[in-house]
Amino acid sequence: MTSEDFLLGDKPTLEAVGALAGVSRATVSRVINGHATVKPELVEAVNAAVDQLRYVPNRAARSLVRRRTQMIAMVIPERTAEFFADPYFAEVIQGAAMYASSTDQTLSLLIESDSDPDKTRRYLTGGNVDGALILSHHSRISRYVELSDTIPMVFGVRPMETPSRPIHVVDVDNVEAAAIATRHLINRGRTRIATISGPLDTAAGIDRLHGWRTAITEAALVPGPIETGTFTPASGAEAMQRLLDRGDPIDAVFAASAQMASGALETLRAHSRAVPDDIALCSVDNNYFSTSAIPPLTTVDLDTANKGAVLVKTLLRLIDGAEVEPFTAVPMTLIERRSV
Amino acid sequence: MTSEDFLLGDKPTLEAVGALAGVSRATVSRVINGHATVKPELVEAVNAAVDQLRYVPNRAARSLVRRRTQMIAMVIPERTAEFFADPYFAEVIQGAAMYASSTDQTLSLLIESDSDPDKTRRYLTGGNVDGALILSHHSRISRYVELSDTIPMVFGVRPMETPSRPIHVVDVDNVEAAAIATRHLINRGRTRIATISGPLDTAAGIDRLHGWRTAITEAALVPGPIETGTFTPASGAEAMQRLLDRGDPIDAVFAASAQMASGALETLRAHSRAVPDDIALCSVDNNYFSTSAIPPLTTVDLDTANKGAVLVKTLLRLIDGAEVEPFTAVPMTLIERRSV
DNA sequence: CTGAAAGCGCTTACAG
DNA sequence: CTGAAAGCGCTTACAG
Repeated sequence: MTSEDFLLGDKPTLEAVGALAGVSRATVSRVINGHATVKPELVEAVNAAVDQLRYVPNRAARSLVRRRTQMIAMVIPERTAEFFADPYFAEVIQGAAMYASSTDQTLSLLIESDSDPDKTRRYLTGGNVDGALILSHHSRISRYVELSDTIPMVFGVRPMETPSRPIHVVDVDNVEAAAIATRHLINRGRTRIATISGPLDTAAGIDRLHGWRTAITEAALVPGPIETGTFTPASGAEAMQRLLDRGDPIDAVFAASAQMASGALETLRAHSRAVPDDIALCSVDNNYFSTSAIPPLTTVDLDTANKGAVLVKTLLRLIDGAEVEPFTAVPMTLIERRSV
Repeated sequence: MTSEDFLLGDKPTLEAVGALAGVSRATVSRVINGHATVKPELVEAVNAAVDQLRYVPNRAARSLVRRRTQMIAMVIPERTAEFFADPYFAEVIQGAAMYASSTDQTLSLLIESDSDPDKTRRYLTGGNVDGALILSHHSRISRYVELSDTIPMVFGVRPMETPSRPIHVVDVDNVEAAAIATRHLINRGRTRIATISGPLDTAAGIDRLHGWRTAITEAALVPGPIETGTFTPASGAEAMQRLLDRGDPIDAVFAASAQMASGALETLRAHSRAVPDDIALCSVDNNYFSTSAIPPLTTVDLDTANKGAVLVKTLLRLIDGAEVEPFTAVPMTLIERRSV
């Protein structure tokens, strides 16, 4: 058998690699999986053969013997278009997919079925995946909490009520994110700071409102008025309008999302209020809403793509049976632009 | 062995189902795969056992013996956030994922790596998937064309230049879509019809411009002015402004995307031009830009989710070795709302 | 029409 | 440190 014989075969097997390298397929397998016990010269020979044959392990065979599907699911709401309209989710998915691709896990999107709500659960518990990432809206989260002891599962948002059993969540510290933004406003000398909060039936909405209040209280200032939006640009524009209608003197606004801040900016422009001169605006989220706003927004970058990666990383640890902390916070940084 | 024994085991196997049903695992396999040769009473017994044990076939084992990965990739650009900002893609993905989930194929997102452009090709040719759906931007498409004879592949857009070998594309007929919208304007008595076209380095941009011109020529009208956008709302607003600046009398505009139409609407509002009374507006795409516009847009619904499903369906036929036509057109319908 | 058996391509005790 | 062998859970010729 010459090396030509291997190059002809469509998909080389372990056997073929072993023959080329002059070892058994057991040894090839050990090298590929990094079992440190193999003699260095054999490792080299095997690696050379792998390169030469462009050997790629057969996932199915590996999966069968390891009794792992090598697949993880990302569960997202059926209303995909609305879901993706928020750049946040696209970024999480990107980060998760990119990280997964550096692994031998495949990330598959599992879209919840509104017509058959149980379908997702059946899929997850039917042995189709090794674990799942839950990005569902808050209303749906509780139904997955109980699956946590059937299949490894990591949540992208903190559930609203205390979960019925220990779960794992990866998220930014929303209280701190809002506090950082608000403190920045305070450091720049603003004293009458209003907020456009997110919806108060979401953890992010509540936490960011809380963070705003915390920073203001720390500084011994009086909290400005509060108006609530739904994280969208239009809701931000309307909330800003209501803030203005109140007539309270304000010199700054903390908006709980960049999308709402971009809407607020339009309202301010319509009322000829200069930003940041008359009113400074600071927000949370760094995406194209923050960069394309006029002026560009000073905001807290949540590094959402990184969050996606950490979600996968955490899930893989869980799948490997490691001890995982209930809450993993992802880091954030303040990005100064021209709205403050 | 009693049925309890099976219920205890975590994941029942074919063997277990066979034992319960009193047949061999070969027979169970035949029933599950619908091989018509099995005696009806055995089929029933097997199905009952499958239900009772909640048997789910092991994908890896099946995949190993069938020499199929049972997995298809959807290739999308790395700039995910921008990609998803266009609701079109989210819808395609939703449609594709939902259809795939009714199959035993898994759809995985393959995000192109900008830093290592060859990574995607290696992945696709490395036996990781049975086939691929390409949603990449036009500039990237050519690099996948040549993979078409290595791995089954279906494209979501028509390539700009004639491909170097036969490929398969699933798309709406963009010429006809634009013609339908423009004819509707004509039927309503409009005679001076301008267009905001898409970018003319995309097939959709060119084809929709072509369709607009076709409808106008058919009706023996004189084509109105043309301004080009990039499919985004902001570009639509600017194009509308240029259209107005030209000063040519126009009584209607065909916008090549709902996003651009929604931008155009803002410009018209700023100039106090009534829609549809002064200027009627008809577009292509039915998504939240069309429904939330003021007034809501009369537009051609491309049924993009269906396109996603047809993409998968077509790819599966290709994978199964069927003869597949080079171009599969997905149907569309005019939705009348209040902008015309 | 149905079953016993081989085999898909890996991993991993078990010997040596 | 390495190889022969068993086995992961299926599908499918091959007999009968």
